[in-house]
Amino acid sequence: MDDIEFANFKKLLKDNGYFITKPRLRLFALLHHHPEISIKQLVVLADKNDQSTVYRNLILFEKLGIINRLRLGWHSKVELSDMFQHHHHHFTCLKCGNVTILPENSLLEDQINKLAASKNFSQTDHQLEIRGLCQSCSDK
Amino acid sequence: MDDIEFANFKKLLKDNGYFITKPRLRLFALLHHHPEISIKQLVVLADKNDQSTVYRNLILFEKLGIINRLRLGWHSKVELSDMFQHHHHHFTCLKCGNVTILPENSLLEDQINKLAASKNFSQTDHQLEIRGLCQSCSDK
DNA sequence: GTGTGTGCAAATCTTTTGCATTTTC
DNA sequence: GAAAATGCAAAAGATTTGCACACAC
Repeated sequence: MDDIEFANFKKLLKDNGYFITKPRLRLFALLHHHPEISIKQLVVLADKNDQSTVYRNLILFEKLGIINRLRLGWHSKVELSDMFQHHHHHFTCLKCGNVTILPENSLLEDQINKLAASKNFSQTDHQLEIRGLCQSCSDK
Repeated sequence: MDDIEFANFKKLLKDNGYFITKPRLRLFALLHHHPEISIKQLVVLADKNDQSTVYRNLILFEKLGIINRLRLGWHSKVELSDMFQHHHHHFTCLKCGNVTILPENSLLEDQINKLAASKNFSQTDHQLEIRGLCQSCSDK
């Protein structure tokens, strides 16, 4: 486990006046181990956490900018935000359901920024999902 | 109401062996009138349609490529697909909650296509949501 | 010690399913 | 007339809430 990120996480809670608790640490650890994960899976895996605690802390984490909620394929998922991992986008294969993290592309980011700026929107974040068939599924 | 689109819609159902029914026409009309709409709202507005009929037809419409499911802000929504409106992306204001349709940007589309191609993915569609503050909310 | 956070149980909200009846072709 | 679609009611799943107790500060 990455100690620096853990320290950042704890600091973030503390600085905002929230307690550092076991359920919060467990939840963060799960998010850290899974590039993207459904809430259901989080509830199952965090079986020492009550489900309402999971939900309440996901709301808190989102408010603090620790996580993003995503809609990938059919279901919604969560992942750690850019604060804790490199900014990236996702590709979802409609056949096998696998989610792939796409390489960074600064030209793409530039265009997204321009698009927001052209309407005088101040952007806080964005999400892109590309869907289709992955190479091995389209070969079949 | 746009008769050509209605005709296309009917043809699509017919060509795929599905019946043209009142609930399906009502649902399509609602989608046509609302640029993006939540399922809950669809259920409320289509009050002559049973909710299970709404859900079943949304599944069908998605299968036929008539609609896309989106995640905008907090809740998931649906909108007519590119088959029935210009391809576009969305901006969600985190303060007032308004969703704005962004102008088309071919350089952006090019980069998205390149990104998918670079991993040998065959793309069927993509969704981009930019979030932040709209002009009037950030002026306050 | 104080106030926040958790766990539990129950309530609520959303989505899905089974089946008899109606509608479309 | 046959097959598909609908409406209803009930089931299943997901999320939220209230409250007493436990834990972090």
